Order: sequence, then C-alpha cells, then structure tokens
Amino acid sequence: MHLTHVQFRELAARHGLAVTHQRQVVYEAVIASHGHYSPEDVYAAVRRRIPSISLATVYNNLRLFIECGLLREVTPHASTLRVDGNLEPHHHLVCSRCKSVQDIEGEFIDFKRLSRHVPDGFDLTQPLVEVFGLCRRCRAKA
Amino acid sequence: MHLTHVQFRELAARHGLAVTHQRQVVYEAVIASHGHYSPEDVYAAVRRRIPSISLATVYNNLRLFIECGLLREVTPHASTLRVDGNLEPHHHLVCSRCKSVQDIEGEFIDFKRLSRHVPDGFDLTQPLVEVFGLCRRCRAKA
DNA sequence: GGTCGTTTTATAATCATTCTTATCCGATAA
DNA sequence: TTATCGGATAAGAATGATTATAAAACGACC
Repeated sequence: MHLTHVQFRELAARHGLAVTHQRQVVYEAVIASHGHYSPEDVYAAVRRRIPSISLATVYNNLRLFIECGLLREVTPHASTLRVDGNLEPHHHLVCSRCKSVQDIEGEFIDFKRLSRHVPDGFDLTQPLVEVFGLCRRCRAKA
Repeated sequence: MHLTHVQFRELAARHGLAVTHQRQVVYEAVIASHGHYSPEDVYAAVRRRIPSISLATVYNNLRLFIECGLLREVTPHASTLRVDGNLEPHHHLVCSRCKSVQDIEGEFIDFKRLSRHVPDGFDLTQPLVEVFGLCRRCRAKA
C-alpha cells in the first residue's frame, strides 16, 4: 500500500505530526505488512526504500505513531517480566498507558462464540484474558 | 506465607525440581507477595532472607517455576515491541509458549458482566482482549 | 533564500535478561 | 558416614532491545 504524499500529509496533519519522507515510508511499511511486526522487521522493510535510514528513526516514528493513535501496540505490558503466583482462574485488567495490571474475577467470556472463531489446532487450555483500557489515574491525566 | 521444608519438597518433587534453600525462598517470596512482581522485586524480597543470593538465581528459578506451571507469566508476549496497523476492532490469540499473535474476529465478551467487575474509574475505551493458549505448532511439540 | 524548530543520523549508553565458568551442594549408592 | 555425580549457585561478562545524546540536515514559514 502506497499513500500519496498528499494523503499522508493529511493523515499527519490530523494527528499533529510533521511530514517527512522517512515518516511516510515507515508508516507505509507497517500498514502494508499485515501482521504484528517488530521494529527490526519494519527497519528491514524500510531499508529497501531508504537504505540510509537509521534504526533509531524507526523506533522514534513507531513510538510517535503509537502515541497519537495511528498504530496500536501489540505488547502493551510492562516490558519486563512479571510473575503471578495466583493460579486460580482470574483475568487481568491492563492499563494501556501505564501498563499496570489488576486482577478481576468473574466469567464474562462467551466460550461458545469464542471457540467458533478460534482456528483449528489452537488449544485454549488456559483462557487467561487480558482486557485493555485506561486506569483511573491515567484517565485523570489525559 | 512460609512453607515447611517438607511441603516444599513435595511440591518440587511433584514438578520434577530439585530442592534447594534458594529455590524455596524464591518461591515463597512470589507467593507471599500478592500482585504482579518483577524479577527485581523478587530479588529484593529474597535478599532479606539470603543476602548472598544472585539475581541470576532468581531469574533461573522464576523461569523454572513458570516452565513447570508453578507460576504464571503475566507478560506472555514476545519480549520485543510489536506493532499493529489494524485499527479495526479485533482481538488477539496469543500462544503462551512461542508468543505468536494471531488476530481473531468476533464479539465474544459479555460486556454487561465484564463492566460489573471492572473497578470504578477504569475506562474500557479500547477493550482489546488477548486470549492465551497454545498454538497448533507448540501443542504438537508438547 | 534565510531562519528556526524539528527530524534524522550515528553512536554511546542503559536496562533487562541470559550466558559462562568455577565452585558448591543435595541426593544417591557404597 | 563418605564418595561421587549431576544439577544449582555466584559473580560477572555478554547480549539484545531500546533510549539518549549531540551534531548535521531538513521542512515550514516568512
């Protein structure tokens, strides 16, 4: 998928971002690649069009895009390992902003429907569910 | 919470782990701390009882406990940033073993029930749900 | 075209985590 | 109890992802 310069300019303006060539190419690389890509993957793709680009630029722009809502982060957790000794069935409420995790009790998944959508071979033995949103503190800030 | 040496020995035997003092103290530190703790947090707690313990030992044991199911990992994602350009409502199916992410469509959350359990102030504006399990490939391996 | 603030580049720095190696300890058999 | 062996630990180096820094380049507005 290629956006025209004009299209990207509009998109950027709507989100308060300056327009640069690198930025456009990074954005297009993510959109073109259906899937969940790492910064390195994006970097590799972008380098085919701008060989001189630096990895830091990719990181900078991905972060910017996430911040202004153009992209979604697939790893919204704290970036470091967390461990939970509670093996009872429970679910997690995760703040997309500050990455805090709270437990929630209760069964609120329609497993019948869910299993209809789960591809063959995927084993839902531990259907731990993580629900994302904004915690009270972060909502107050925003 | 303190386990007797005998209790821990049983627990370890059931999971095929050798019994060491360090191991017991690490395990107890996680269980005693209700919440979602990082290796550094656990290290700090354990050092109060075994000042000479090394951070690597904490990491080793946490990994072991997770592998044999004594603990649950709260950050089951790939450890590196992943980015998703698909802003349409969809959910994720995450493999707890290999951390791969697949999209799934469909509405299978009972929002009425869910919202009953969500604490005041938490804003479910983006109720992206991640459902964990074992993907086909990892299930075949196990 | 000139100026100013932003972006990019290149590289250094940081942080979490894992690896390496030597040493130590727990479990088993004599 | 002691000898032995394999796995566990300690200490620190190494790795890999990400972020910070500083200088050069660029875009936007005049």
